[in-house]
Amino acid sequence: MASNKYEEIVLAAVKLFDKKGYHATSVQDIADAVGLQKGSLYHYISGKADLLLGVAQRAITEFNLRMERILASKESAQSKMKKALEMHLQLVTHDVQLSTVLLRESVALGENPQQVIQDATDQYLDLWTRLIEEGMAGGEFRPGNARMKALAVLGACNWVYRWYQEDGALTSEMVADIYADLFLDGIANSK
Amino acid sequence: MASNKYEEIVLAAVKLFDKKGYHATSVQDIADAVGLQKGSLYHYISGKADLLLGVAQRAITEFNLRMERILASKESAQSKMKKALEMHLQLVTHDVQLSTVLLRESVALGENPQQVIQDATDQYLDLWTRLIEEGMAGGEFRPGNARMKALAVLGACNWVYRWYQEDGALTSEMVADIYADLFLDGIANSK
Amino acid sequence: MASNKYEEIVLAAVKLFDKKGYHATSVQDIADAVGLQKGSLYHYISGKADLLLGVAQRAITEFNLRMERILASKESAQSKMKKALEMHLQLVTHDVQLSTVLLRESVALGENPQQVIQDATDQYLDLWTRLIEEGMAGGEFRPGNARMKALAVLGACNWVYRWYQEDGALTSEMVADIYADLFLDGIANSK
Amino acid sequence: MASNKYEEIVLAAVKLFDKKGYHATSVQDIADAVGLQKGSLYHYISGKADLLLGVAQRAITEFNLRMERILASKESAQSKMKKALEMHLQLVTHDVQLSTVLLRESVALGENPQQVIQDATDQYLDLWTRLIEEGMAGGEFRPGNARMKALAVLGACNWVYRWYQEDGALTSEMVADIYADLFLDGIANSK
DNA sequence: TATGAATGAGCATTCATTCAT
DNA sequence: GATGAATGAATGCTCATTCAT
Repeated sequence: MASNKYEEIVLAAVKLFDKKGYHATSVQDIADAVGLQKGSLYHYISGKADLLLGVAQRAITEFNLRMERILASKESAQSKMKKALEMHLQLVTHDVQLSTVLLRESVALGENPQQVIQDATDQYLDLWTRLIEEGMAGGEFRPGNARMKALAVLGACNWVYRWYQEDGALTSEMVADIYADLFLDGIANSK
Repeated sequence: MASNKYEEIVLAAVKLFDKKGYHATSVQDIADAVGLQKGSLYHYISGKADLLLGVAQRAITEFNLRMERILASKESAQSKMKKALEMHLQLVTHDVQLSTVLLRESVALGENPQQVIQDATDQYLDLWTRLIEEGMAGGEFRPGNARMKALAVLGACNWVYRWYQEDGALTSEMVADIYADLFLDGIANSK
Repeated sequence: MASNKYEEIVLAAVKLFDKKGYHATSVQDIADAVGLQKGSLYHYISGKADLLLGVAQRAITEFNLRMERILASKESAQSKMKKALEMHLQLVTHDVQLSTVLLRESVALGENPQQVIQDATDQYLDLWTRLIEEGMAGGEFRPGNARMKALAVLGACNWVYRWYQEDGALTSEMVADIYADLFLDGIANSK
Repeated sequence: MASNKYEEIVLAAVKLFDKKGYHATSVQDIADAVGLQKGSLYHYISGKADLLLGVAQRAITEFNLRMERILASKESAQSKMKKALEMHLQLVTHDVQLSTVLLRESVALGENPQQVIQDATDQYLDLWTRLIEEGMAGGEFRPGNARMKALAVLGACNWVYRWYQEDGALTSEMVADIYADLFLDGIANSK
């Protein structure tokens, strides 16, 4: 099992990557944050890039896991959609730092490692698409391009890391409520 | 005024920043791309960061300008919303590279320059919020938190740079149509 | 505390600064001189300028320390003057390189660091002025502008770094004897 | 005859070299100061180093010229000594900037050009040595090492550029008086 | 004369990584 | 495990100088 020290390092890295960005964060910074020498860090990590990759992977995996659970449940599509929004926004807002790193810094990884993240992300998009497709198939949702609607929803949700304040007045549930209302019923007053 | 060479440099920079990211792009890379020596670049730019700042500013300014024009027009809120979506998505998809740089790399700027971009971005959000508020006031839109609905719409639209393929089958108009439908009337089959 | 390597670097820097001047000496030169890579130097120094500052400070501090000791002694003003001349010239001639750097390169430091050196130098001038003032007060020295006489003496002594040959026939004692004779009794044959 | 523009350039260079030091002064700085483009400067000068060399040469030549005139005059050695001190100090204080450059920046020249200055300087020292030797031969001055006494006097006088304030209360005549008194009769109260 | 674009070598500094102890 | 010295490549940037126009 991963040692405590490793967890400490990952945590420190996430915090720093969030605040300063991946590139602006030096290995020295991370070492300072955990009270180790730069060289000692390499007993736990194999490199700065791998640290980022690990961080990103750990984040996206959680998203996929939870989404699969929601999809597997026996509820209405509308209900699943609300749950999925709540889940996604909860993860995003619960660890804005982690989300920031995941959503912003993936370019920093070379092409190959980035693909790993991309694949997991694509899988996540698939799950959302399936949710919407099922809703359409069941008549709960209006027909249309499910994939693109999923992209719109995910885009809106991912953007949250840009403005959400962990210590602000808004909880993730409140955001989820508003977003669910918006995405399910639209802005317009259809009367 | 702006010389051809400067434009060439900015273009090359945008392309490179998009592909490799701001940090992974060296001044040397840019110089190579325009066929100049590294040092010669500094006749045109005052530094790598300023290049990014300039690029970002030029992009966000265009968004604000167009949004103001739409807001000033005499049309229904629904119509304005559609126009705004078209405009935004057209800009984003027309120069995905530029958008990528704007939306992804602003952290790379120091705090002060970043603020400049942030301010312009905030102003843009204000314009969208106003559009929605006016729709609510006029009874065209259902009441609610206009600012957060604006954030959702913008998030969805900005995310497009992540998946849009300039040479793909989808035009920005098609995306705008689908997004307008989604945001105005929602996913659900309200029947 | 100070490691051997650091001393080695300082020594090499002094030698190079003396020979080629501060600006004409590159960090590479210093690295070559101590057999390290350029980058490795930064384990020991925090920058080229600080190296110079450190060198200068170390030099001027020694001057002040010794001068204070002489002033504190219970001897005639004439005797103190001779001792001070011997001391100053011994330091200057013993490490002409160090003196050269101190006396020639302080402009190279920015304004603030330069001030540190200037302050220490001013203090040294004060000590000399006091020596002469005490001589005047005691009737040993003819009355006059003590500060300016101190400036003349110091100017003459500092100039020595310009012509003194460490491997020449002249010892610092010989120079001190001649200078003491000159400054105490003058050139003129007062009969 | 040297054009006005050239004089302007030299003047600007001296001023800048004095204030910021030779190395810290860029050709751009000089160009800015005279309102020309960097490239245009090279119609008048052949390089930055030559500019310094010219400046230095022009300065030292004046010293030599005046000293020869004094030596040729028919006066007592004491009187010549006073006149020489007045002359030297007047030149030094009249254009402290020029003196600073001459006395501080000669290292900046490569070895060969520096030699030119060194030769002129050596010649100047010879003239002073001759003055003192003649005083000794005539019995006006106490016997001793004339060259070293000249070095002491010159050192004291040259040092003046380090502390003299062009806009201060002290005139060069006042300094010359005090220095003449000091060098001729010494500090000590010979009773 | 004057310009200003272009050069190309040079510079101080940073940094992820390695490795002997 | 931990250290910290050492690496060496890379980076952004400066600058004196050249030269076609």
